[in-house]
Amino acid sequence: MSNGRPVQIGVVAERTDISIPTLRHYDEVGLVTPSARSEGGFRLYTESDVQRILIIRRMKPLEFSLVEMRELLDAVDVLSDRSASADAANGARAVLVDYHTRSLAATARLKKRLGYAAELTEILEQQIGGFH
Amino acid sequence: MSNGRPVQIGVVAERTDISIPTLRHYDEVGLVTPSARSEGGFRLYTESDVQRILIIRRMKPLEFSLVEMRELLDAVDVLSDRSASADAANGARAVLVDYHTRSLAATARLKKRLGYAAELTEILEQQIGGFH
DNA sequence: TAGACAATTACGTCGCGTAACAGTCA
DNA sequence: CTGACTGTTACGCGACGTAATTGTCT
Repeated sequence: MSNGRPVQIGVVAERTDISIPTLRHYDEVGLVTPSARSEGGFRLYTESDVQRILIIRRMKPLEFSLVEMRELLDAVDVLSDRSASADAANGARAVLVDYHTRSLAATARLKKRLGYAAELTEILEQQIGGFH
Repeated sequence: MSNGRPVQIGVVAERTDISIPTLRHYDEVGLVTPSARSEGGFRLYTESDVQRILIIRRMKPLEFSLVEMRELLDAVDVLSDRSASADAANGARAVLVDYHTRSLAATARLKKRLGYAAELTEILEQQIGGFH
């Protein structure tokens, strides 16, 4: 399908809203390794590299660690790999089920915090308007 | 009004859902200094100390730094201090107006992230159910 | 007195941000 | 040859968590 040429880190940063230092960090720790490098050493990200990054962006709000993100991404990779063994696929699915549960929990926490945030906003409004 | 005796750090941690190391850290950096200490040096938090901590808990989700939290708390203190000068009160109100604006922005970011989180959950459901 | 709780000091962690300097080139 | 972009290395930081040890006491 849509398969543009690999892009440099700056383009990725803009498209994913993730900073360049962060992308380099992800490469360092092996979370997202760009599929290629230019002759001179520039990181070149393919479309599927970018997809990985977008999954990360979705995980970030739920406060998974980079290690956890890697685990989830690896499981996704296994599932989309037709040449994987049935055992591997089952293991991967179990991992994803686990992460799904944890995602729900994390989402609940997020909503709770959103509630706290709303309280703060309200308190500030009272304080501001309180002494006109 | 309700004015229980000062409580130790463990009680505060339980009531505010903020860890003991974190509370000690807040003391260290001068964000929440318990109003008293026991003879032997135990931190003793009054009700108003706890109220300060609860405001912090509301700010945390919005990702304000500890320095920013202190600035906001100081402004709140000025406003609730009847002996403050009119100038001081106006300055404090300006600060709070600023934080109110920033709270709205931060809340918007939070909601955006909640959206990302929902996307992740959905993706996981697809992956899990995709190969039954 | 024992046990639960707390204090301090010091060091570690995680996830980047920030120079500083050199090399690349869509 | 310039300028925009990127690379690496190294250090720093915020906000705690985690021992280890000692002291306190609702």
